[in-house]
Amino acid sequence: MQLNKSKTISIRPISPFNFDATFFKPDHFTTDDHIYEKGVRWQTMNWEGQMLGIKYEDASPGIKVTVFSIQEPTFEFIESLKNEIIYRYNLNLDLDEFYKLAIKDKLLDIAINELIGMRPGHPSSLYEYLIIGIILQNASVRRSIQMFRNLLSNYGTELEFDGKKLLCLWDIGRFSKIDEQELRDLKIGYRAKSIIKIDQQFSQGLINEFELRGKDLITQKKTLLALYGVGPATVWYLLFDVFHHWEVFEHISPWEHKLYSRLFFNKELLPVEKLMKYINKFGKYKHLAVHYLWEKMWWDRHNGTTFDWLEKEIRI
DNA sequence: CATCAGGGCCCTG
DNA sequence: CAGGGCCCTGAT
Repeated sequence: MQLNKSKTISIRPISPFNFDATFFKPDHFTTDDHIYEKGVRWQTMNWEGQMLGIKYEDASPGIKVTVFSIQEPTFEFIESLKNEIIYRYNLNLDLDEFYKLAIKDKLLDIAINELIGMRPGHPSSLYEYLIIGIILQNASVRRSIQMFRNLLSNYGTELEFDGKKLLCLWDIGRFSKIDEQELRDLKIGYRAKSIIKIDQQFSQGLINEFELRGKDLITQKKTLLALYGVGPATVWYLLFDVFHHWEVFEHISPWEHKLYSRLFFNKELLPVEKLMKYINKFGKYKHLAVHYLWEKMWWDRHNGTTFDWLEKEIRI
């Protein structure tokens, strides 16, 4: 599908702002729906039922956003899209208070110096993130990539914009008439059931992302856990990446356990309580603090530093 | 070749 | 609340 219309908007995030560390997270594994180069990200987006191509460009101190579409977008459409982009990438997040707290910790201070102005955030809607969360479960990174690719190439739509061809996520309800076996044939395994059920719950309107954003943490958590296929590990990701709770840090999965031990104390495996004690120092910003340490590790790897203990764990 | 665990979760007893 | 089963894949 050719996206011939384009409109440019500009966004000025709160300073300091780091374009690359905000628009590219080296540990995010999704493929075929975006391309990143230094200072530029091309990303597809299914917004209000329209399939869009978005090009983000570093235009320091701001961001140039070009929206590619089939139909000429209305003013209201562009406004809501702009607000959504600001929300998803946390462009209005004021990091000052966090930085003041973090400077007391040597490790975190180093990470912040390297990534200053980086926002947490994620390009996906709640619906899309749930699909991602489910294919992460009980699988290595390589296998998760394969599952995502298979889904996107079978059910996504190819969009051509700005000389790039990328796949865009399907509409909610896509799996209403698809039986489980068809998904299983894409090597999704038992996760097929969860994907179909969640798709169904969304299309029946049983869950609404925008309503849920306005609820309190407890309600959000309860609502998410009630979705079929969502448990403590997935909800932990969702509350941070999609609902932007910087303070929630209750769950450490086995592989993260190993990596945090290395990352915080350069030890092979420490008791979870010891790791939690370190993390708890950062109070209402504890997950954000971990995000900075975590992303620093991935950026260092991206830039050529080799951590053998990391390579052993990721197996891409 | 077989066996096993992996960036969990649901269901059963 | 513990533990079995689940899909597939690469490691051993």
